[in-house]
Amino acid sequence: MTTPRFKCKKCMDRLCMHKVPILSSLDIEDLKKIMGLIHHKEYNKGDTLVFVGDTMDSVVIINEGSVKAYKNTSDGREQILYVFSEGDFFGEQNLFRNQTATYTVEALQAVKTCNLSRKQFQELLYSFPEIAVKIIDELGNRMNRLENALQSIGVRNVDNRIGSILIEFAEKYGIKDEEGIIIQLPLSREGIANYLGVARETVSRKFSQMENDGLIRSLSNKEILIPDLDKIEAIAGIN
Amino acid sequence: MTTPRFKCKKCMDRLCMHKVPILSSLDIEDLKKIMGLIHHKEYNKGDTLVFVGDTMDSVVIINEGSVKAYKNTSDGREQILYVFSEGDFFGEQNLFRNQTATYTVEALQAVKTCNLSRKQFQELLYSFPEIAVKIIDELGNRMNRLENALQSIGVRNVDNRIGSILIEFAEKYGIKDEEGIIIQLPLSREGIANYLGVARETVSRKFSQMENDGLIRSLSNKEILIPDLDKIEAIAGIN
DNA sequence: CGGACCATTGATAATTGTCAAAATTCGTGG
DNA sequence: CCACGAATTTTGACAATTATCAATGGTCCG
Repeated sequence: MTTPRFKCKKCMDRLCMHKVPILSSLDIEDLKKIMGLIHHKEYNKGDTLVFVGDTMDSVVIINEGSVKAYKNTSDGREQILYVFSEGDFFGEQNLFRNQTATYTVEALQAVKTCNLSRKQFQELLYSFPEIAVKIIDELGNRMNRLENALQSIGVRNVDNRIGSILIEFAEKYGIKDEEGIIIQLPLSREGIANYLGVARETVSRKFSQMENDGLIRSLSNKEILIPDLDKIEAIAGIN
Repeated sequence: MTTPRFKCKKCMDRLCMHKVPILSSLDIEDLKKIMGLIHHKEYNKGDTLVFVGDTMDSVVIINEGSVKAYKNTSDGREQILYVFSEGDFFGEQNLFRNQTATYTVEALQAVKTCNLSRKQFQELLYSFPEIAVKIIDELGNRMNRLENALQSIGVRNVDNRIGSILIEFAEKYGIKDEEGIIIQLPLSREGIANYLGVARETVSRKFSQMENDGLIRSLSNKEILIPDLDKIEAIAGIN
């Protein structure tokens, strides 16, 4: 709960909304109207935002931090389906359709969210139809990613998959540097393993091997440097 | 090309539309209006309806037969993403969003389709907003299935997955019989393998083993009998 | 600095993939 | 309706990859 006291409530709201792609088509006036509707929440690393089976009555937009959305098997194995970060949203399925949460959502870091209740969300869609278009587009992206992930886990070898996840993270979290691209990994080794459908130790081994080959450089547990993304793309397989 | 000559064109259209869940909320009068818009096509087993990367300008609804939607890796491995059959549709992504086909679609049997052009589809959505709701619902189902499939391939063992696909097919294609449930498999062994992300031979071995254990009975290559679905569910894992 | 947590490495086992051959099934045409 | 050839499936033997178990090493944070 480290709310930065020096930021006024209004600034936070503005900030929040500007980060959200689905609201990005609206102008300042429209944003002001929505401002009041948004309800903020904060979570600590490890907190669970939503449990599988929960009845959800709001759409959650990530304002700060990132979360993992996953399913567990009865014997405790975890499959991560999505990593949501700033600007991403979830819970819309439970408003459009009459179903409870199909995955658990857990904070990977300190997280701040913007929440819109079912009613508010519906009013928003009604007032600003262009938002619906953005949502459909984002759901399409998500479906494409799931389809690619399914192919990845289904028929591609572990090296391919590791390469793919590095590219995915480089695009989403990478910062260009004179030495290459620095990635702040949102997931631990175990998290990466659970995202790729392999064992923790396998990820360690592959990373070690890639470091030996000069493909990556481990700066810390949660930070790696990619000197040459082309080489990673070669490993991922053009597809 | 075995069009049943004894059925008039009108009957075929009616038949088509009645099979399509997304149109099922419309009454006869409304259906009649749509009738004229639909364009029919026929394909033989093995024909490709859509290639990855194709520009699609219509939504395709399966009227008869079934198809597989899949992605290929550069080394020729195939991952089946969906099996679409009577009443299912595809291609909507390419109308809602500006993208080309993300998967190849191939006929598993003789197939008849009902096609709606982009413009016709948009008019339909405009005239009958309840169709949009059905589509959103179906896309939600599809997303749920993809999420489950990802979990399946990611963390569940092959026996679990075989069990799951048998249940899936039993629900979709199963016919109750005094001896149990008879399933007309839409996919060959190789198809099942490419759906589950395992090798052809592995599917054969697991089926043989299950037959030895009395869990299934192979009636022919494309037809199996499940005497007791509960036992299959036990293998699939309750989840 | 200490302790908890996370990551790495090694040794081994288990599962599944691969290759090859045999058996079965299917569809076609006689 | 049967027979033939093609296609598919099954089975076996073996190899490869990855999971598992166990121990060590490293990192982060109060």
